[in-house]
Amino acid sequence: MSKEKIIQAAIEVFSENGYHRASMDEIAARAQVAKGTLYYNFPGKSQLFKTVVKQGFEDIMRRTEADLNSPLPIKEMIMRTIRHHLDLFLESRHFSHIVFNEISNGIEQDVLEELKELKRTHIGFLAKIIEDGKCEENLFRDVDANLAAVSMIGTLESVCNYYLNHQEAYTREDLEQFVFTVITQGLFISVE
Amino acid sequence: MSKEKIIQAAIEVFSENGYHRASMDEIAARAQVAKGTLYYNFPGKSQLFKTVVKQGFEDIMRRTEADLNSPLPIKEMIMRTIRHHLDLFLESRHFSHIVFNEISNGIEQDVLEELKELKRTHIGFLAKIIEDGKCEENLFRDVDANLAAVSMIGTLESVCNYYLNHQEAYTREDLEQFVFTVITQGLFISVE
DNA sequence: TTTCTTGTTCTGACTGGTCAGTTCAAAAAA
DNA sequence: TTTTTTGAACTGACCAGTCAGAACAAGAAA
Repeated sequence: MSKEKIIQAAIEVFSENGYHRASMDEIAARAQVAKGTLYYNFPGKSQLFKTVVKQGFEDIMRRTEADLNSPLPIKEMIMRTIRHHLDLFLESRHFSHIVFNEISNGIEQDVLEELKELKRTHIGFLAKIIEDGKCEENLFRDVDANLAAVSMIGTLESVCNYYLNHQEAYTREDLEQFVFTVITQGLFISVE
Repeated sequence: MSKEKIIQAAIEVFSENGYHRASMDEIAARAQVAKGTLYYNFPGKSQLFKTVVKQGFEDIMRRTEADLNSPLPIKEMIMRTIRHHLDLFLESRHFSHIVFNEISNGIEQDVLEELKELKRTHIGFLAKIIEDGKCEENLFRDVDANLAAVSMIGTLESVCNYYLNHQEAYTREDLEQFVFTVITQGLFISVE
């Protein structure tokens, strides 16, 4: 079966080029498969893209969830969530950029809708972690959990991207610590 | 002179389609100008794109700077900076997405380098505001100012994007307040 | 065993279309 | 006169998607 080979190649090619610049010819070549096989296995480019993005979201959620099973203090849960997302972002910067940001333009309307749904699911996944923290330990500020989740993703994405262009200036541990601090405590030492 | 008309049209078309899907024919049509005129005024697509992005960065920095001239408490400076960036992001979501995110793939190497330089300048601009706050009022946590600037941009971008898909759920004031809180104080009420 | 049949998977040349960039003669400012 | 603009035609590259048929495995028939 070539399906798996195609998906792996598609991950590579979409990651390197983004959706529009990725060509089906290149994906076929990379998968060592004829172009027709792509269309035998997937209805078209946008469907293939959807499959790839879906796997990305599922992967990050599965990884994170597996590590939060046992009951943990909320601080530790947040730290682990950050760590898993950093892993994904640093492992495959381009891929995660695709997964988290290229869900916008020029993709068929129906596939676009499914992609947005996947994104909402992931935001909900993070929001739930935050929400649980709020209830169980009363440690969190009473902010909107969805917005909090979204700002967390934004921070992670943005900081990782910067880090990958300035690796000489920081260590991975610096990064982890910074993100944790800025997400949980913010910039100010005190505000009153 | 058609240059200004072309740039305005290019902003529109790039914003609506992203770099790759934007066509020079469409930009010419939108600017009510012959295609030849595009190539008379700009060497090519990527140079035109660079001009557009450059204006975007300059615009947001000029606007923000103009409003921070008088000496202000750092809280107020941060709030105003957030407000100006929200303005830009909400006014023209797609344009700012282009400016802040589409600086990655498939653009000629030399132009890409200039674009990255513009991005660094903008990060430096924000980092300086944060750095000043740290020195003058000793109110800020001692985090890396560049990373802090980057995480601020990430949060803003990500939150704005979410807001634009869920406008019914929040007001503009909610948003402003949320971003300010999460950037300055983080999620936790206390961490010791 | 050997030959025929069937369904699945795969192939790659081909089609129709898009687009950046070029060219140029002629017209319109300046 | 010089500079700028026009507009249309053209080139060459690229690309999504198609399709007639190849390849092959496995079962049925001879």
